[in-house]
Formats: sequence, C-alpha cells, structure tokens
Amino acid sequence: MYTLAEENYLKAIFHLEQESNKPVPTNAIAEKLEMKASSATDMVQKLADKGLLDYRKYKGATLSKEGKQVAAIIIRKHRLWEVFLVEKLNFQWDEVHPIAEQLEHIQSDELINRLDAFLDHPDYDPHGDPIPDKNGVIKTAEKKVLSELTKGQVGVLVGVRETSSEFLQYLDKRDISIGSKIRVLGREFFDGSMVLQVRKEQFFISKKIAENLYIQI
Amino acid sequence: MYTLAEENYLKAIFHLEQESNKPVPTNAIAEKLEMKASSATDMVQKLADKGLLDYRKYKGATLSKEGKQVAAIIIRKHRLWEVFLVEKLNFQWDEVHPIAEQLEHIQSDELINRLDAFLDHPDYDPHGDPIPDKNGVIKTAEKKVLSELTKGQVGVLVGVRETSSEFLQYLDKRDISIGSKIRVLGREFFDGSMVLQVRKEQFFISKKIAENLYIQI
DNA sequence: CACAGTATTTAGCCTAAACTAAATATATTT
DNA sequence: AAATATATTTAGTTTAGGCTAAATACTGTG
Repeated sequence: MYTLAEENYLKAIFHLEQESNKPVPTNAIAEKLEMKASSATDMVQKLADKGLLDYRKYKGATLSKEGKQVAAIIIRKHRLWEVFLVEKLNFQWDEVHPIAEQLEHIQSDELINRLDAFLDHPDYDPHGDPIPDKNGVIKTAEKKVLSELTKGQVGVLVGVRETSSEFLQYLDKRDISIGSKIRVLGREFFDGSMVLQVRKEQFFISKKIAENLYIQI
Repeated sequence: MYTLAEENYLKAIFHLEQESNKPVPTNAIAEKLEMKASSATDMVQKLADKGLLDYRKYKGATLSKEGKQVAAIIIRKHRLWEVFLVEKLNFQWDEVHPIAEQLEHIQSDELINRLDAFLDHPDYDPHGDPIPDKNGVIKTAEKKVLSELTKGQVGVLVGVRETSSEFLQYLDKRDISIGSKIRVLGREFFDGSMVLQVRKEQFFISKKIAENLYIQI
C-alpha cells in the first residue's frame, strides 16, 4: 500500500504534530528521521500529492484525515508488537523499540487482528503509550490528574491546577513544563507519593503535587 | 546487513540449487522471482562480487559457503514465523506463506532465538519442511523410504528402489517423478497404505509402493 | 524597515534495483 | 557443420529516495 519511507514519514509527522499542535516544519521532520531537510521537503510534497497531508511551502505539513489514519495504524502495529516482545518473548521494555520499528511495516490486517487477540487486546504498550484501535482511534484519554495514573503509565503534562508562583517555581527548578513527558515509576499507597521519570532524571513527588498536575495520556 | 532484494535472491538460488544440484541459470532465478532475466544477471554479478556465490557467465550461479549460510538463516526465520502464525495465531497452514515472506527479513538474532524458544524449538514448519538450526545447518535428513514418513510430513522424491517399467509407468501415469514434492496426508496402520498429496491431486497408495520410493525431507 | 541570520526549497546528482532492446553465446536441428 | 532457435548478457533507461550546493523566503534585531 505505502512504501517503507512513506510510512516512516507519516509516523514521524503524526508524532510531531501531536507534540506541537501546529503544522510541522520540514526541518523538524528531517531531524526526527535523521535526514537532510531537502529530502523531507521532497517527500512531504509527494505525500501532499497523494492527499495524505496538507502542505504549504515554508509553513509546514498537517496530516489529512487519511494521513492520520494511516499513521495511527502504523503506531498501533508498533505498539502491539512491543507488547508481544515484552510479554511473550520476555524482552526488556527498553530493548524492543528497534525491532518493533521493523515489525510495524509488515502488511496484513489479519495478522494484526490476530496478534491483538493473542495479546488479549492490550490498551497500552510497555512504555505506557496507548494503542490505537483497529480504526486508528486513540483512546481519547481526557486529561487526568497525575495522581490517578498507575505504575508504568506515561503522559504529557498539559496543565496545572494550582498556579501559585511557588508551585510553578517548584516545577521550573526541576525543568518540568507543559509538554514534558512524565512516566510513573512507582506509587506509594500509604501517602500517595510518587516516583516519576522526566527525560533522564527521576523525581520523588508528594501526593499534593501529583494532584495539581494535569496529564494527557 | 543485506538488502531485501539480496536476501530474496539468495533464498531463491538456495532453493533452486537444492532441487537441481547444479549451477542455477539466471533464467531460472528470474522466473522464480518473477523478474526479467537481465535483472537476475545484474544481481547475480553483484552477489558474486560480494563473495556470496560463484558465478560464471552463461553457466549459472552456485552459492558459496557464506551464501548458503545466509540463505539458510533466512529460511530458518521464514519457517519459525510460519510455526508462530499457525500455532499461536491460529492461521491455516496455507495462509501463512505471504506473511512469513515479509517477517523473514526482520533483522534481530535475539528475536529469532527467543521466538525459537517460545515455540519450543520446533524441527519442522507447518508444511513439513525442516527448520535450519541457528548455524544454518539443515537436519541432514538422509533419504528415507516413503513408508517411514508420518502424517503431515513432506518430502521430495529423490529416487526409486524398484525400477521395473510397470512401477515407473505407475508413477508416470500419476505424474509423479524425481523432484515431485509429496505430502503424507494419512497412513493406515493395519495395511501400511497411505494417502498422499502431489501438487493439487491426492493419491491412495499401497504399502508396497510406499516402500519403493526414496524421499528426501 | 533594512539586513543579517536561519529556515526552506530548488536544481542537479547518485545508487539500488527494476526494466527494454540489442548483442552475443550456447544449444538444437537439419 | 551451418543454420536456426533459445538462453544469457550488455547497454541504456526509469523510479524511489536519498544527497549537496545554490537560491529563495522568512524572522528578529538594530
């Protein structure tokens, strides 16, 4: 259906668009795929011709409905394979990405449906990322308070409830800001405190803090 | 390591060489891969440069030790994935080939080792073909008499014990000849008779016949 | 608001792997 | 053994998807 290169571009653009909610500059795409900007421009023009995205020169690319759908299915495949690798073949969660990167391009709807069933229709991959359904719909995951997340889940900080400068300075000091990706490494039952990972660092936070952070899964 | 195209050529040449035990003409390769002869010539020259096979113009290609090894590993992957698809995902044995054709190119030794373990180190794929070990060695499968095979096994007719013309005519009439692929669909204990499949047809044969056919697995 | 600096696109080139058409080698028939 | 038929290779072309270098557009600061 689509070539390997096309699929990789669609996936990259999908992720970049999610992060910024803006048209994605060709430079950003090139950087993500570790290619030159001129290559990205070429491919983006080709994908625009095919109706998979909307592109205006010097402005950036925005996936069309169809483009989003295609990207979401690739991501679905990637994440299902990751579950398979970890749950069935006992890989560590940090080893599976490069393999899933290859497996995500195998073409067979039937294969994916059966894999999904074999894995008991998982909702999240081993990194805590949600698995799109077979129509490419990603569980809309309304924003939640961080304290509702469980061990292993991952989300992006999309808002704060408290807005006192003390609180914001607290976040600032730790370089946590809107858009930061947060992973829950652990939770303590008795006081609701949590251990988080943001980028490479780990943080311990109290329940009070956790209740003031809005997370989008 | 090797490109998709290279892997496909090596696999095709491996199979053709097994069947004929002779250098493989470029035409045969092209036909198997559904390409033009000139494309096959090009690629064979390239593979010769890389030391994966020995090639002399107008004579044909013979895989080198390294070429054989590479091809056997691809076949190992193909057959292991077929077992996975049938045993774990409940595909029918006749549906899995095109999917395994894609999966065989996934690069990760660790993946294949773990898949092999997950499947309990199977010796045969769902079509009865033997699975090469991790060094690319195919269970040498000395030739056997057909009557020793069990239900589900598949082999190629490599010789006959009896050479009477009556016997050979019997085979001829059914279009069974050296090189024919034979699948055992069933065996009757009390008289040793068997039901075979050759191409699309099914045959009933007596024990006496079965004892006179040499099969290579 | 001009202009330097950065981002983006264009133009032209490269390689892998296919193709067609023409040339050449081998095989078969008379 | 020559003539014809078939198999194989060579030469030149195409497409996808990269690249570099040059041209062009945008952006932010004096």
